[in-house]
Amino acid sequence: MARWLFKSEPNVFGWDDLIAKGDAGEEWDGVRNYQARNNMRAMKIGEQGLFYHSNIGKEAVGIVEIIALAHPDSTASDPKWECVDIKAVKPLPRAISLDEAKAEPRLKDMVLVNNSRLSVQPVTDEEWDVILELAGL
DNA sequence: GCCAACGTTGGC
DNA sequence: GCCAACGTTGGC
Repeated sequence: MARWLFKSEPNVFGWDDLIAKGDAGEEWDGVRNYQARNNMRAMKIGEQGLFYHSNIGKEAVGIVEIIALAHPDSTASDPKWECVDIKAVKPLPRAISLDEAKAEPRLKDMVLVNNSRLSVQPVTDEEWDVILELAGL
């Protein structure tokens, strides 16, 4: 099962906002980048991802789950932009900062470390396991 | 707030 | 189809 990472600025839409949506979750709209969109197209229901706060905090704070396959982004005028719906699963017991990820040799190839601008990223099973281990899960 | 990195746009 | 210019993102 593939793993993912969703990036968001917490002052725009943060972990607490997703929690507030409950099991209904939220459409991950606003993505206008082909790589990010293609990643979302590849997602399957039930797959999980990390929720990362960019700019403020710069840390992975929680685990999310895909609850709807890619569909046209309701905020886009062009239907080529698609997005999935996600919901919060549980917070990480300990947030994993970008600095920590950079300092961890097993995470040196992580997309987050090497291409911080991509807003929806794949995470390998190995990286996923390392993050969860560091987070105390 | 600055600036480097990256992606997209548009003129040729 | 190339590439310069521009806009945006996100770390610092």
